[in-house]
Amino acid sequence: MNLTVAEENYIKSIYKLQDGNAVVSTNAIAYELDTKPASVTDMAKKLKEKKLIDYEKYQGISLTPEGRKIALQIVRRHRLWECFLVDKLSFSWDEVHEIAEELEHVRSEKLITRLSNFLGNPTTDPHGDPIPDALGRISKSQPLVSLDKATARRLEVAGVSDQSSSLLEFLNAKGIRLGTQLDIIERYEFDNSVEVKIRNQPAFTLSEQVSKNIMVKSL
Amino acid sequence: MNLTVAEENYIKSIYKLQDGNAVVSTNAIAYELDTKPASVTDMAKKLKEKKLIDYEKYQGISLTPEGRKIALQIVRRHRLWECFLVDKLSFSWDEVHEIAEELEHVRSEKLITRLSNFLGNPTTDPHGDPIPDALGRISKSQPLVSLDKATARRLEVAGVSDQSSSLLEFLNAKGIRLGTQLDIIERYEFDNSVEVKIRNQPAFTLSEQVSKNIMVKSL
DNA sequence: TATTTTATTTAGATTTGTCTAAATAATATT
DNA sequence: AATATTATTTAGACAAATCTAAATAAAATA
Ligand SMILES: [Mn+2]
Ligand SMILES: [Mn+2]
Ligand SMILES: [Mn+2]
Ligand SMILES: [Mn+2]
Repeated sequence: MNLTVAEENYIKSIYKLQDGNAVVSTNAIAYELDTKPASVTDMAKKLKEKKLIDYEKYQGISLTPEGRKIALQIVRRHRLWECFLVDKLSFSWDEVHEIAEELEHVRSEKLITRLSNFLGNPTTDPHGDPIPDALGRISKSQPLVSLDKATARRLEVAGVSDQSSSLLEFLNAKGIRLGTQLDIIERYEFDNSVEVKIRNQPAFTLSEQVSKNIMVKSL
Repeated sequence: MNLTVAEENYIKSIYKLQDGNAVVSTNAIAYELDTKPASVTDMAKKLKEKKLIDYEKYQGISLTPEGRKIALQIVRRHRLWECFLVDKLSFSWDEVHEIAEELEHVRSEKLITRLSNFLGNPTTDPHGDPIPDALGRISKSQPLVSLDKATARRLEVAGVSDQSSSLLEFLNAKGIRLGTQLDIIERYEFDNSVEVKIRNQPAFTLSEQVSKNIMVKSL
């Protein structure tokens, strides 16, 4: 199966949007890929032809098992490169997504196997997302909760659900990164903001928009 | 100047073929890129439009200073990635060219600066070719001679002029790599073959075709 | 249910990169 | 110099990926 970069990007987007086994809409894909719905329809026909998606007019799109397999390979490459950039080239977590977006399309089984090895076969990327193994298996960790819904008092940051540079830069500035331990000081009902504290530092407040995108596990 | 992958590959080929300031022929580029002369003519018009090459119908092609600058950046990226693959991921020198051929198109100044740093700012790639620095400057080492023309008795392998996997695999099998020291035992006029010896190993014979592609310096 | 709004698809173009076949120019050979 | 050969360009076509504008289907609302 020899896919173009465009086809790979579509497959990856569909995988990302298709939470569980739901069907994905034309518009959602267009928005995700910053393209037009008409283009998505065109591509849908091609990917159906290649048996990577199930698609019937007006019925939405979902990956076939083969399509999912390919999606997992792309995600694996993307996340391994992100690890490389952060761990080996000292990039910060808000800088790596765009570059990995290109590196992920270099297809060489051997390259990825060796890269993974070189990195010590990591199982999560710099944003806390799991890295599929060579067979596409994802180790499911304990399910994470977003900070705005967490109940425990002491939490550890385990991921971010929005990976835009702007959020990551903001978290950088506040000293929040993967593994950071947070104590909940107070929750304000009025705007759903939350006051938190990092060990030995003054407390500060996070808006609902931010806390919604911080995934935590209790300690 | 935002170039497509295809445009970058043309620029790089022209740079490679344009030894010194000679003009490059349509056919030579087509052969190098495994495409058709008609396609080269088409692309020549586009690259001329972008002021990256000088081109007049039937008069051959040459890079403008701007084109050369870009070519050197691509060559830099290509060779740095080759170093990465060999030094960090333990690829052998005959496996890296194809992968680097793709990696070279990931454009990020910061990525390349950091990669170079991570590798210790190497100045030659795994095939002995010089790596341009960030400003496109190539450190010119002592000029190399091909093994079939060398005069000294003791030589050191400093490069290969043909980087096909088949040659490199052959050299691997014979125990010849960069830095290998060779003693010339005998040259046979009949077929221009040459008998050589690596320290502590039985002598063996190299055909003219092979010795032409091994670049050496005398010790 | 009829109507309005939203989502999706189709029709028709455009850009990029490629090709084959035919035409033309340049070069080499008699 | 005439002819043959080789190199290069042009003409016309095609596939991939995109777009806009218009048509149609589905969903939401009145
Ligand atoms: Mn990412
Ligand atoms: Mn991508
Ligand atoms: Mn190479
Ligand atoms: Mn390339």
